[in-house]
Amino acid sequence: MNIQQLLVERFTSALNILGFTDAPVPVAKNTKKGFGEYQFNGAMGLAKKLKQNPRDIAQQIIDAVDISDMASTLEIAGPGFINIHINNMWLSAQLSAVLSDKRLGIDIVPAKNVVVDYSAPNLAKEMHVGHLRSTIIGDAVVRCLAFLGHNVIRQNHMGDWGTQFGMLLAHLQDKLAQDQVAETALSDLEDFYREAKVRFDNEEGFADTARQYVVRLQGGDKECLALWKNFIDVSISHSEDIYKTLGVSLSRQDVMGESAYNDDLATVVSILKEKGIAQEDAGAQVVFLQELADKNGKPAVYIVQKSGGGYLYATTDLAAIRHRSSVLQADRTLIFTDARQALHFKQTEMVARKANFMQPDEAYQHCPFGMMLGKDNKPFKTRTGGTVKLIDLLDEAVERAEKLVLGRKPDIDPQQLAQMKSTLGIGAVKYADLSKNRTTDYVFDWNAMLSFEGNTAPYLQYAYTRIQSIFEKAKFDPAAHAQSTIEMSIEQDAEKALCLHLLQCQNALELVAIEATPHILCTYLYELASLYMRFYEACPILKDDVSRQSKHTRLSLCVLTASTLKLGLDLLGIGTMQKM
RNA sequence: GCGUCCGUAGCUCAGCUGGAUAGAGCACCCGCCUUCUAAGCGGGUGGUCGCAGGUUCGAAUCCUGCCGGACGCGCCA
Repeated sequence: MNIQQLLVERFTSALNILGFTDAPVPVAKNTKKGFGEYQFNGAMGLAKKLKQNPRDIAQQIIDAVDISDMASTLEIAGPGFINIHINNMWLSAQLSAVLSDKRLGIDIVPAKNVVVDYSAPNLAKEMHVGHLRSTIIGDAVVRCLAFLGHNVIRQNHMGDWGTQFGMLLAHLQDKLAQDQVAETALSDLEDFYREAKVRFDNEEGFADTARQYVVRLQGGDKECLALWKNFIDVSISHSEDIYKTLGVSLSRQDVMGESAYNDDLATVVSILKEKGIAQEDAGAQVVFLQELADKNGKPAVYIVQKSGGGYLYATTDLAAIRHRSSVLQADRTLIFTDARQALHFKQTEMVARKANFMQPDEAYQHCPFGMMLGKDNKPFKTRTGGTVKLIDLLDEAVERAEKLVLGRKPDIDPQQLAQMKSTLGIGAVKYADLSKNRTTDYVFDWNAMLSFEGNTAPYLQYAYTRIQSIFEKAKFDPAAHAQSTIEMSIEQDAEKALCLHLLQCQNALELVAIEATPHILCTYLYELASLYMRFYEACPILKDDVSRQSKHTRLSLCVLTASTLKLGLDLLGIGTMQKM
């Protein structure tokens, strides 16, 4: 159910009747009060082309369009805008139809295989704030795509391979030799990494041992692989704890780390050489990209194999493309990494297409995001300038939420508090991030996200609980309500605005799916909650003097608002509660 | 030097395929709780959309050039 799409169809037919077959059909939401809910803006362009009066053209279109069921009035305004006033009866009918639909009137789209590469922590270390955006933005997009009916394949491209593991394995081996259990030794990965690094830099002979481990690991030495597996398992568990706290849908079966592509790297390079795409330069295997040449014609350089024979992330990403295209049958791949890697992915796609590593019509979409900044507009760090561990950030969010709740409700039931503080705290952190356009850097501000005012998770959660409270007071049964034969009747402005917005959810979700931008869903939900608050103030529901029909309509609006808020927050990976 | 992204109210941000008088929130000022949760609602103050050109009926949006910022650019990911 996409109102805008319906209007486009109606106006397309009208234009066809008039013989304007190739004309664009610009239908837009109206922003100005009094001009109706939508507008058709195609008359001016047509008039220009045909050298006629735009208002005359607009009148012809109005005469031709078959829209009397949807629109109560069409009017020409200004230079030739056609303002569309949506019919209250039509809205009432749509509300009835959607009320009993589990999908809230949101259609399933033709399914595609969409590979989504997100989160991708480095397993040598603990997850830090730099992983937050990729993890939650990717997860929100994944959920939206899946809800729309796509076959989503999550791929957690974890950093589980590389020279640093030599050092870590050598250190782990020593710890195990001292009778330590891996889980204990690795309980704080950050400390473990630091210890290993200190030994690597200072301890006689340790660096050599570390290098031997790298060679053994890459050579497939069984003992060494077992040790590596041990390390990886523990580290993945750390990530899983974070995912659980964050409410992120990634699981172990989505892990497809860099190591998984190890066996294909040599093949990738040899194919590139065979096809004449890669060549040797200064001992390394490189691809010269003339398309990205500078002014002097000097091509961009893309290295696929180091002069020492080692492989790089470029090689791994190419192998990943091969796997996703052939094994996973991807129609589309989305990759969520920070914006600094934009050039890398642009080049990777170019090389992959030259080598036919993916189907020509396969989409490869790097979805970049900006950095998290502190209130001082500098990269978000601890007071001492260190990297902020993600777990510490989340713990702080929950603590701050707890303080806020206790400040307002000192006598709250402990069990309710336990649930509320994490739903509020984690929700606030996630929403603050998701609600901003992902492409730019954003300022992380505890007070803004937890202020419970404005475009924040708590505001949406509060709107939801307000509705629940009405249901509780009315001893409301949604199933019985959906069966009711009472006619729906949208009358008040606040009812109309809310109803219309409720029917625009699909539109928002489709945009999120195309652009991979969850902030569009956030904006939609914030406006929904706002419209509900206004409706709530203007339209009493359970009061004595409310007519049967009005009460029924308003309760229906409450039901659909609650379901839509719940659905939207679910898709963002944010929880709701019955009371707050 | 070249490239990518960005520049909208004091602050944080929206603004979709070009459309009417550029929108929210915070902050500040003024109202609204005997009535469904005031964690709310209404109203007000506040903008040469970085600057200058161009495209056209019409530009925050598209093009070009400057200015300012962030980030990239051959063996890290």
